[in-house]
Amino acid sequence: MAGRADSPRARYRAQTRAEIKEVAVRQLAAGGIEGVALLRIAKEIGMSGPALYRYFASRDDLLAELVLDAYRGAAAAVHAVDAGGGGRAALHALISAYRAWAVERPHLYLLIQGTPVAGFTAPAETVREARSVLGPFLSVFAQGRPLVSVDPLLAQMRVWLSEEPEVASWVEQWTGQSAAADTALAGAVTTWSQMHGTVSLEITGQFTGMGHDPTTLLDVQTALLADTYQLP
Amino acid sequence: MAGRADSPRARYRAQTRAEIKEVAVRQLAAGGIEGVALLRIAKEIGMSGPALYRYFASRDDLLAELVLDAYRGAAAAVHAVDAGGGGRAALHALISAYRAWAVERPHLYLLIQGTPVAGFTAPAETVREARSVLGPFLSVFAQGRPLVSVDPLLAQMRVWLSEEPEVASWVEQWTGQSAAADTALAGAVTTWSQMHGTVSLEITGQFTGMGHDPTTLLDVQTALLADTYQLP
DNA sequence: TGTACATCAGTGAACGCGCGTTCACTGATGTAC
DNA sequence: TGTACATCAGTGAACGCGCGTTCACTGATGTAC
Repeated sequence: MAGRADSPRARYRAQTRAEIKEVAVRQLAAGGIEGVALLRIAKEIGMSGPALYRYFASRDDLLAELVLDAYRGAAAAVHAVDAGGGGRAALHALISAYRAWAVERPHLYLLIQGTPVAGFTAPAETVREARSVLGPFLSVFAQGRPLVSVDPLLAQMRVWLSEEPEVASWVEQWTGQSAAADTALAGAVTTWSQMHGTVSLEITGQFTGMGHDPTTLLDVQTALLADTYQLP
Repeated sequence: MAGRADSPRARYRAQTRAEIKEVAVRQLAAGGIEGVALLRIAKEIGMSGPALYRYFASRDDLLAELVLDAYRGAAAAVHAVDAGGGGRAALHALISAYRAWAVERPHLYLLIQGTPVAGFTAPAETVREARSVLGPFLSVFAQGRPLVSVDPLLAQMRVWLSEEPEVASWVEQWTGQSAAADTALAGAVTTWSQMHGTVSLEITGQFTGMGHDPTTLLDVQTALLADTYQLP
């Protein structure tokens, strides 16, 4: 590779890589994953096909990077929320930010949360990024006092926490030591599942012609989640 | 086509069609939608490629029929539930049946509820089939008395019902005239969204390594839904 | 500052692949009188 | 019951397409002395 990390050549290289990914994302938006084709990317950029192999080892390599970028984007969107106040308002803000990120780039959302691509295994790093999205939700639910109906879920969370110290320490980072890790985890997972349900149905167009604003459904669910965990 | 609807030729024809679809579904399970290839189907059946065009006008035609079959299957699974008693037990039975159908054939679930295929528009009939899945849920929630938090959603459902008489009459079929159509609709849509969230995360493997049984999450959500709508 | 070499970006030709679909055809199965 | 014709199922060859990837190469840009 280039000698210096900041040499003109390295800069140009980074720029070209970015341009390739940009075009790839555009193709993803237009034709789904199968619509991402190296030869067409090259043509659009004004290069010959094989030139791309200077920047990505293979098509799968390029896709893997798009996946990682998407996870990072989603995490950044959620982390950018000012949830300092905590409680119901914070939960609402976090959920809204998540939905907004997804609705504005549905192709990226479907890339990471939609139908898995056959024969394509995500790199290990994505697992950590995927988890990262849920972090801020842990803080919010750490303040919760869940209704008894949630008990079975809490029990499972405790098992999980005891079996996976890595998860436990991740939760602790977001909740602080004294807080109830099981409650935080249960709330975050439940929220994730509900957000995903509503957002993905909206994005795949299954609510069209159903005459209801998906935001209303999400807001009602948010309120009920806050009630269930008795958030301040 | 064949002269008599029940002639030997017609019977053989139906059988071959079924075999083609069977193989297509197997390919769908193995390699996703892009893994369904007419030439490979033909080879597996022992026919030449062009022979398939006696049975399906095109690949898209075949896919459209798989989609329709999948919707019908999901609807049948839900309709097969004995929900006569109504109430919480019925809700739980319906949700469990939905999940069971999906988990047993994830490729079919993703075919109808996953990432939409680019350039492929589902036939109009599928909309009716998709709606049909929710029917039994309408009956259950018609008995509900939702908490005030649900009010915004109820308001939207009333708008929808007033604007789309076809929807209104469909709801009426499942709830009877006197029942609260808005409550029934709100409950069914919310349930759908939550089921889809949990089931699709489970099916796409996003719960693996999270050490919690997806059934527990779904059961807890079911209980909370029942509470929210104060089901008997 | 100038020269010799190494590294890099990019090209053009070519590879093999599997795909959906069309076409003219052959032979078997049904139907009408 | 037998004959003449229509309908159907299926074949083999061929079409054009776009794809990912490899290879030997040229020329430009950097680096070392």
